[in-house]
Amino acid sequence: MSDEAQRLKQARDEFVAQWGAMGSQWGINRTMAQIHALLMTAVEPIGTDDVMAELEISRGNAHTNLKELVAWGLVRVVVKKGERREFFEAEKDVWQIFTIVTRERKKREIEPALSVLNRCREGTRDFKSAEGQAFHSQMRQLEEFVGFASKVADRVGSMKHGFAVQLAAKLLG
Amino acid sequence: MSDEAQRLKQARDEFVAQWGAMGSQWGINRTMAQIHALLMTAVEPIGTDDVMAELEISRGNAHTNLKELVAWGLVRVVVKKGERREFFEAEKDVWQIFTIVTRERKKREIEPALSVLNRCREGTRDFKSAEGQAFHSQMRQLEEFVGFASKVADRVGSMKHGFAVQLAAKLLG
DNA sequence: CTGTGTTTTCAGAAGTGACTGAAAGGACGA
DNA sequence: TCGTCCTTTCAGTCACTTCTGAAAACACAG
Repeated sequence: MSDEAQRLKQARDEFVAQWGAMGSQWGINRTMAQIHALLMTAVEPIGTDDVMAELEISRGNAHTNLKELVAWGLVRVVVKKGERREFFEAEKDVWQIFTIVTRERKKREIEPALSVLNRCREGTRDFKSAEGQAFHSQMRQLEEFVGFASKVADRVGSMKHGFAVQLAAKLLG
Repeated sequence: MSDEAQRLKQARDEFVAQWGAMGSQWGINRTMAQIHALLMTAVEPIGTDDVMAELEISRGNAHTNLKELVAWGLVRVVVKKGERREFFEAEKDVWQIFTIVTRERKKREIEPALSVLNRCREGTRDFKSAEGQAFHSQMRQLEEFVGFASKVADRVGSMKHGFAVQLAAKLLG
């Protein structure tokens, strides 16, 4: 193996390892993040056994996390002609990845928060005591803000890449 | 205790419990989120023992998480005249909370990612093979994007509330 | 229908991070 | 100085999540 190929393997391994570590710091399963890193830097679709070998994990684990990535929409199943088994391929476009992650995080983080806040606000709507009103007001403010964040996430997540860049330029200019 | 006071306690308990659950879904320690919820809905500063009693947790646990909240900047230590022990008070302004959380999450999520990507990109800069160049290019794209996110976080986090609202109106309008 | 290659499931094992309880440390008044 | 009150630390325990390995289910060719 050439020197460059070795160094590439090394760099890729580091990326996979570090991206995995990062994943845990976000709320994401470490193995899932590693598989994602592996697929993002793969030139062509790879199979379950390759993932198992590369990361030294069990079949069950590889399977579960590959399917989870597919559920997120970050990875596609690819079937090859004349092959019985499934291959997997990651979305590589960074803006696409971002919109997918935004959508998923909104679903997992923002929406549950909103519903909690809404319930707490509604349940204290008619309170008369100073404490009760303070609580109600705090819930209202939080709900307004989170609702606003939700709208922003929708809007940004459905932008075309080009438009987002334009907007960003204005924001940062 | 009046009916309203009971219902307020109930609503508050629900908020604390649910906000805690939410916290875990974000990368945040559940207890820390619960304490934060408790303090956000407190009318006046409260002490370690109140937190322990309210959440039924140990002194050590209460202590650690209160200090962590102080380290984040979400909670302030308050000393009362003639009192030996410390009391705690949460920042209640929603925009302030948002900018603090943005800053912390940037530090914990975005910056480490940037440094990994930077290292992986630099290490493969001069690669000649198609695979090597593809890897390098993928790292470059990821790094550009994450770097961009970092700048946006800075910019938004340092905006005054009023300005942010204006910008948002434009974005959502 | 049977044999072979592949995916899916899941009970128990392993690993991780959070929590407790107790002891040590520090500050202050007497 | 001592006693009291409160804070801080940390080793060990506990709860939860993830992972493994093996079995079951499935799909298809012959």
